[in-house]
Amino acid sequence: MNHPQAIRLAVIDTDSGFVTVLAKRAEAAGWQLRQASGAVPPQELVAMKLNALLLDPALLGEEGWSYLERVCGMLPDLGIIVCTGRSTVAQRVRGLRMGVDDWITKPCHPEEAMARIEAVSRRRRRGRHEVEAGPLVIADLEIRPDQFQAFVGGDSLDLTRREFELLQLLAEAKGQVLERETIYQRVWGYAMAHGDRSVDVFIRKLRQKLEKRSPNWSYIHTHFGVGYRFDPEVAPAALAEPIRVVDSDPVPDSASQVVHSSFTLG
Amino acid sequence: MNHPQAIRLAVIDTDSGFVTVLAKRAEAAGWQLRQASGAVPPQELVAMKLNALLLDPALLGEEGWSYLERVCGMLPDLGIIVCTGRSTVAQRVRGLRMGVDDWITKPCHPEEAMARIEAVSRRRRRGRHEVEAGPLVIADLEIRPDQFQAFVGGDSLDLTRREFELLQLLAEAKGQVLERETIYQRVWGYAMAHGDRSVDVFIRKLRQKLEKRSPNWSYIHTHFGVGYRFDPEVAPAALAEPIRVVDSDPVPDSASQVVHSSFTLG
DNA sequence: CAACTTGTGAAAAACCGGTTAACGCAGGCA
DNA sequence: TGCCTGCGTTAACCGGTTTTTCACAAGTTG
Repeated sequence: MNHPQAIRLAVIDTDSGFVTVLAKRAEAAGWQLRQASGAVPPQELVAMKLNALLLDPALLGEEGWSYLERVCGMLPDLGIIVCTGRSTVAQRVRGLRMGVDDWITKPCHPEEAMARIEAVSRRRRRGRHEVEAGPLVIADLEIRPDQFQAFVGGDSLDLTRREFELLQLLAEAKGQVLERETIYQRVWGYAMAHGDRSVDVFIRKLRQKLEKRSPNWSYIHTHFGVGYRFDPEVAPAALAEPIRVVDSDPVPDSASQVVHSSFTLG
Repeated sequence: MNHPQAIRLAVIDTDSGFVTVLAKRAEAAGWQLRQASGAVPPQELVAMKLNALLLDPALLGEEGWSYLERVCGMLPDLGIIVCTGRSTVAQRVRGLRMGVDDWITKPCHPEEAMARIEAVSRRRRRGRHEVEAGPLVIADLEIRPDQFQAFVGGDSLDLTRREFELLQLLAEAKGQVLERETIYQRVWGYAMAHGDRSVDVFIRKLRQKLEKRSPNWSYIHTHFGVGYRFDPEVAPAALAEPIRVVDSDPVPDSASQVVHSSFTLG
């Protein structure tokens, strides 16, 4: 699927050839399409929750201009594209000034019509709230892009911006090993200079803050000579106790096994 | 002045005849016009605070497409109109999909070019606060879009237009951290130039006026390296009293501790 | 074991935000 | 017309935070 987002489009036209071809392409692109062959009351257009309206005012005769005016006035947020036959500059200017977003002349290539409808819809969407990705929850961790912050059980990790972006990048590529160059490129935005250790330093800071709020989990793994991989795993703890255990119970192998599982439980 | 609103337009073209005529009409309409005859770095375009850009990529040769791509990417909120000679459907579709808002073929009537530039700019403006919702009441604060003003207990905060729009934007995104760039883009309407501190200055003015009418509440929170978040919280006050507390209890260390916790509680 | 990688801690440099003040531009008023 | 005022922009400074850099320790590979 290569359509960025589905568009809800209404077409008011009686040129069946053009409409049929357009409908086919629109369907292929995953758009929602409504068709009509005469003036649709603005109220109904509102109810359709459209992104864009393509119409040929010619088929409305005298009513054409007044209908356009009404629609433009009542749906200031709807993308309106006029697609009609021969027209004068004055007519086009009048329409565009009135609120029409684009004016295409027939015959026109359906692909261009599609592209123009897209352009109008895109422009209309702008300035509206960007659809920030929703929170990402993995293991104990909650990554919230809307807060530029990560939490464990409601407690903030107090990540700086870079730390957050690094964590987000790693988490989104969960399970995948990312090379330093790639990481640097994506987080810092430009190529990494040879010998730069910034990534390493930030990984360390991240590990520190993750460990502080969420022991019992090991999130970031090092791949020697390559880079890092994000993949939450349990039982990072342990490792500090073996000494005591070995002290009291000299049996090396089985002992460490037992210790390991007991840690996992406690 | 009888034009709905002045448009800040840049024209990149070497067709002196066309440009001259357009310039004349633009001036008559009260538009701000900048001209160039070659690729202008996107950074400079940002600094121009444009509403729309009209250009003929033909004069950039091979660079044309990559330049268009760069501009579209860096100034997603700028209206971009391509005005060039013969072109194929494929080229137009490519341009429109890339982010161009309208594609006009030369020769074209300057009046139509004007109308299309207007249409694109208008569309850009739209979608911003379209849903002029009713009054918004949060904590002590009442934000009234119909008055372009905010009140606390009936008293006006005496906000200027920009201050009001900034406050409204923040309040509507309550709880969410907004980046400076986003804020600037939505309130000012164009891309923020690197190093611009306007947002900070206005945040300060807002805080001042909010504090004046509504102490005991802290509304705007700073997120270092990111931006600001609107989220009314109690207990910002205090800070004026320590003297009294110290007066009655000379013990420095413990006293400050007590004071601190009492502040925290409100 | 030698060469190279990565972890670590701390100092230096760069960056950021709060704050203030000056500037320029417009509209209002005399 | 010319002054005055309010508003938005820009620059500068300062204290604080973050990021980068560096040197060395620790770990890994062949």
